[in-house]
Amino acid sequence: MTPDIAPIPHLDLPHPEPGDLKLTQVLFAFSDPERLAIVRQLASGPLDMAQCHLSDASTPKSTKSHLMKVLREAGIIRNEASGRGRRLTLRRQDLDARFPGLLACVLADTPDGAP
Amino acid sequence: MTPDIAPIPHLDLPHPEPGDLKLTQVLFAFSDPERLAIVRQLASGPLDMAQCHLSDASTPKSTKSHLMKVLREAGIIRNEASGRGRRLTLRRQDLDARFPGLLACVLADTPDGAP
DNA sequence: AGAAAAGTTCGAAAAATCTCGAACTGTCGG
DNA sequence: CCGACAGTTCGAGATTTTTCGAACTTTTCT
Repeated sequence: MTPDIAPIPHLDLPHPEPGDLKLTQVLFAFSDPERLAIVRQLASGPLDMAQCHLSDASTPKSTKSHLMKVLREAGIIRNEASGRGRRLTLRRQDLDARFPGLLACVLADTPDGAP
Repeated sequence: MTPDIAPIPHLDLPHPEPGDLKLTQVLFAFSDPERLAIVRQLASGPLDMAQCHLSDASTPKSTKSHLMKVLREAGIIRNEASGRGRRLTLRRQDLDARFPGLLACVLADTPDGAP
């Protein structure tokens, strides 16, 4: 017999509404070097997850997925299905609208201790 | 007999140099609502620690001290002995010099979800 | 001097995060 | 259809933060 409940595809993950972003949550998400590096990569434009590299290439997928989850739940990135993979997009407008200047000055800082 | 080692006064705590502030560490320190509230109070000017209130007035001193420690070690506030207490100062210039605009947009956000 | 006020530090317990493997769901190529 | 890809989710263990009391130091008041 046909199952009475849908398989619940686990694609299209939840994203917070633009107005619901919380400053402390966003700051926390930015406060990790690995996540900040991801944000910097996305600053140049959307990227397929597979093209988005971590500092350590041998990091398990589940860990990478978790980093993305923190960024997504904070409202910093959008994560949507795209073909067999996922497309990551920086939510620049939503961030700028809610916290003007924040993204700019976070991106402005030099990744390491450069001159 | 006189002790041969000095008592090592535990006043004048260590503060990072202006140039040594780390973005991720600063963001992390800002990412807690209680610490952010402290920063907002200090935005109006230096305050004696005793006049700097937490959301819950019954919080133990040691907890309050720890919150200040995180802010101090990130380079966000200065904590110096003053009389029998401690004077807290927002390191506005050092922050602005190292991360232009960051403090401004963090302070600009409304504490709660205000209109 | 003695006691109270104001904080810091230390250590331990509690809570939140992170990491990673295993299992699972979809998509694409043969 | 079947197997390789690409990622998410779950749970357990490891690591990091937070919380709080107790002990201690310095300053001020009487």
